[in-house]
Amino acid sequence: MNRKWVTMGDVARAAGVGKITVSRALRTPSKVSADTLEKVQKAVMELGYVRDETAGALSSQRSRVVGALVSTLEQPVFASTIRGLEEGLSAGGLQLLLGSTRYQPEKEALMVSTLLGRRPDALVLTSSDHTEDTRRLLSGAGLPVIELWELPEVPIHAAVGFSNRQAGRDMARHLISSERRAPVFLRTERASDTRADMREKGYLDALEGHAPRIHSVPPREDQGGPDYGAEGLAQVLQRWPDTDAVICVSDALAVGALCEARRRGIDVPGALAVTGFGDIDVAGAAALDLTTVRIDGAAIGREAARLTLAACDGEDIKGTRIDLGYQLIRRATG
Amino acid sequence: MNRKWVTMGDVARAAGVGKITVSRALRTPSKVSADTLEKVQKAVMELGYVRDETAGALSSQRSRVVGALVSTLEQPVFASTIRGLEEGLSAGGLQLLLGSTRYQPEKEALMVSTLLGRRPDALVLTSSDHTEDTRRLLSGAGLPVIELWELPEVPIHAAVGFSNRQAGRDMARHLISSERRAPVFLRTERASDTRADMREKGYLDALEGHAPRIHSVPPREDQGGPDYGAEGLAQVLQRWPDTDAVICVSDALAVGALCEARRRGIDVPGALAVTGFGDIDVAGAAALDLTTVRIDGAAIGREAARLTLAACDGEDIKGTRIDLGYQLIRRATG
DNA sequence: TCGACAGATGGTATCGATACCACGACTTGC
DNA sequence: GCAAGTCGTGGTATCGATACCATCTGTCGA
Repeated sequence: MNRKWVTMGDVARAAGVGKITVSRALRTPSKVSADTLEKVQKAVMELGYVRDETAGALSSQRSRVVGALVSTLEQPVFASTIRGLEEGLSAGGLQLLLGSTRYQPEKEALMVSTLLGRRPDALVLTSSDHTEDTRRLLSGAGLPVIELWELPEVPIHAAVGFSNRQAGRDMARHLISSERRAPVFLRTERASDTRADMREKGYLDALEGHAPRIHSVPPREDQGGPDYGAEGLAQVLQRWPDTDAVICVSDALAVGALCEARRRGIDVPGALAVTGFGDIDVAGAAALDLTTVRIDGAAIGREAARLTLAACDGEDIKGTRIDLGYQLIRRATG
Repeated sequence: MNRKWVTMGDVARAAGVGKITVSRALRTPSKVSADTLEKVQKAVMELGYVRDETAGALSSQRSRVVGALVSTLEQPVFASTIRGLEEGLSAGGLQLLLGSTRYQPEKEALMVSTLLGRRPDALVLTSSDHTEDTRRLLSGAGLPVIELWELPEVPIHAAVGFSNRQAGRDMARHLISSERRAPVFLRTERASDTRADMREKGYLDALEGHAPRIHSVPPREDQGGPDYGAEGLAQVLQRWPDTDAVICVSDALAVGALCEARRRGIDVPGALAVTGFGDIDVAGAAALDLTTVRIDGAAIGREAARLTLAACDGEDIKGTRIDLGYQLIRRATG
């Protein structure tokens, strides 16, 4: 196996110029005469040369890489955010280094340190419950950190998201104002899902005299798929048989709960309302037609990319908090 | 903003040893005395040092990075594959650099070249319709390339997957043998989705006298979500009103088609069978209960990781083809 | 005619880690 | 008591690109 890479020196020799000229021809073509540019491009094509970005990163002290950590890649919640982010970054010449923390703070700490090893120009996180280690690493590294999908009071650096608490409150209020008397908040049990915590708080805010009913499904592996929703609904109905509304912390859970309700022949929304969170693509599908909170994930990603590029251009983004809001989508299930 | 990274030299000074000793302490602790090791670890902790992997990659000519390109991150098809891959690789000390090609060969060519710029130790691809440029780049780079989710006759290097054609044939046969007389193959129209092409071929193989009915939904952006399934079913029923089975090329499509069928009050599976492909998590949910082909994505990812690690250890994996099979899951929709 | 200046190009040091070789302090065996 | 070997450690060159400064050519105005 040919494990030798073509280097810039090889290209320079083939084109009959100095390597620095090759570097310029590739990175800032305007600073090179049309004649040389052509020679270099020809040599690059012939040799199949691909610039070694790691070497470039070392000497320029700019890696042109942005590290991104999402809480989950299994569930499609963040799919559109990643897409928006990736599009925005690559338009600005930055590359995305993606990782998943699976809602585990220890895994986050590990991944942050792994990412920092690649000396990224910035970091984007959708996980916000950081361990002490993580915080120390992040502040020590002194690079822009952008938190997504929430708006902490005091972001590490900058944040792009919306108020999970308000969204949770709005959803609960909506159900209560449509005469639901015993709404339950259904979530998976995760120590460090701060978004779920905030939505739960919002639910509590809205209760006004109704009894708080919160049920957590213990996750088996660390997923959060529809299976848990089905299981969760079963447990909820056993615990509180008079439940007439289930506010699920995510669409995935809601899909599962909805399916389970139908399987049991429960009239949705007549006897039971089911709502989700996120508006993932299956949520709107006709057989489900789920009432949910829509989050414009792609917009969050795009905004994050914009901020990142600004920060890489030297702009100070410390303290920026961008609220992109949410939208309650009322469909057939409540 | 503090943009200065702590270097190995700083750690060495703090610990009162040479930098090379620090390098050894971190990478091969067994070659360092317990005493020095402790001093180094203390210094590392105090300074919050994170080794610069890019510099290490440059000097050791091994980046410990594996590039992975999947056809889509929007749809959860490859979610479990990525998880399996990531787990296997990180256990072996390798890091995953992830990208999405969105089923576009030109985008693949671009991403391959971007990835190669990071000098990965290997490449993993779920996209198999490569442009001439891509092939040249790949063979020129001379690194292990592993193709997933299919088994080309002649893989570039190695492949881990199953026979899409056989799976398509099995599904069509299953429907035909349960008295379906007019099965339609429903897919999205993409120039370069070779897996869909193979499943379609399998469908054709199975027909035996039945008229071939293949319908492609033109994608609007480049997604492949349930919306297309709903739209597709509507088009199919208009084109061939006597359709009694729809074999969808993916679960996402099938979910959409199924929902649309129910919305129209069509009896599933009585009047119309609907089947999917992949067995994503929502497929099994009770309200859907989709008949589909189960692919063990996580196993594919794990196998790929194993092969990658072997290749990085110098083993020759050229020509390896690992068939992990599939499983027809008969549920309520056909 | 000459100096000033802009544009194009090259030389050399440098980024941070590792490979390779060399060295000193021990232990071991005869 | 000494040669041979092992262990831990450090010095120096190196990986491939870029930053910085120097150089060289040619044009223009005085």
